[in-house]
Amino acid sequence: MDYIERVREQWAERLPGVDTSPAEVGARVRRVAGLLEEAMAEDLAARDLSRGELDVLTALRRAGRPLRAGEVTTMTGAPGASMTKRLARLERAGLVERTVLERDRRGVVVALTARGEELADELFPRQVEHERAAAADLSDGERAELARLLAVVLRRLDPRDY
Amino acid sequence: MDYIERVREQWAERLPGVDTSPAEVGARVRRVAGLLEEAMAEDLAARDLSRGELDVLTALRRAGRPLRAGEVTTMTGAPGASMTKRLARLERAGLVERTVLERDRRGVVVALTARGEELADELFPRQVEHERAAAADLSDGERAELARLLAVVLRRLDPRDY
DNA sequence: CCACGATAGTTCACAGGTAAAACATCTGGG
DNA sequence: CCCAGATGTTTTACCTGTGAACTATCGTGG
Repeated sequence: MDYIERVREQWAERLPGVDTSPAEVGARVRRVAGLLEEAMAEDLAARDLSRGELDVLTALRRAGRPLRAGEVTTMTGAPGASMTKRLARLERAGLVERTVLERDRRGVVVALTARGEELADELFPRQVEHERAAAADLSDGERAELARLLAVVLRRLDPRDY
Repeated sequence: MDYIERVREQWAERLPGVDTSPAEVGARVRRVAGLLEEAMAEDLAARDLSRGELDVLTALRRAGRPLRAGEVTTMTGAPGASMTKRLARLERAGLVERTVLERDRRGVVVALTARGEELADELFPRQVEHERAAAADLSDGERAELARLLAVVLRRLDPRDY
């Protein structure tokens, strides 16, 4: 009897006509994600980084080359206005560098500094470790099945795949 | 080949030493939750409500009685400062009423207004519907298995159950 | 009966996110 | 060659969320 089941019981009393069974999956997914993000963010706080900022560093790191600002925006899915703020902060922190393109001076190229790359390489594995720990009580087969089922749900929610 | 697999491939090139398989579950859970929350929030925006504010309304609704401000804070898990803001906004919108307790004038009782209750009864089923739609491509058995596996992960992340 | 610690909520000051407008620069058709 | 529309990023203005400090009130041991 966990939190979600208790909430469902309360609803059953108040609105018996509503089938709340979808929450068994939906509410749990949201809660698991929330706790995971919280743990990951706490870890980053020690390095004075937010999740959004790490997303920028890791996008650059796994691309393996400097990216146009717009490419980073696309890869992270964040709105452009957010990107400007994150890049400004990361630049101040000495983790990325922004250079205006010569051939098209609207364009901005974002590159990791040596410190930025180091930090990404240090923090990314720690983030994965949080995800590993979360699934620690599952067998290998269960983990694979969970991943498969989530992929089905994901495809439904975001048909363009992405 | 979905988004998560593509990201894992990129990492395999850059940091071959890191086992990114935990992301098959971790990153998908976070992405599914993000898309779900987004869809739910979009729905609420039409009624000029945020998810946090609906959390307050639904907590009151399923309790079935007025609650102390602190009880709402506990039930929703939000920090106290957030609660004050949400209650202030909901009060302005005529959806809840705050009354100072007579016997302990530090205390505040929060009650749904008629409009607040109506709105909760209208919006909560719509929120569940989003969760139902997300799992629409799963068989009943798969849904149950997904719920079970998530419950295991949840217990690991939040041993106090909550 | 009254300080003093505990408790309930609110206020403050500031982070981070975002839509929309603004700005700067480019490009292609006339 | 020039300018109207397209493009890439930043600025603006605002909103929500939050830790920490603060305020008001209560309860209790001396």
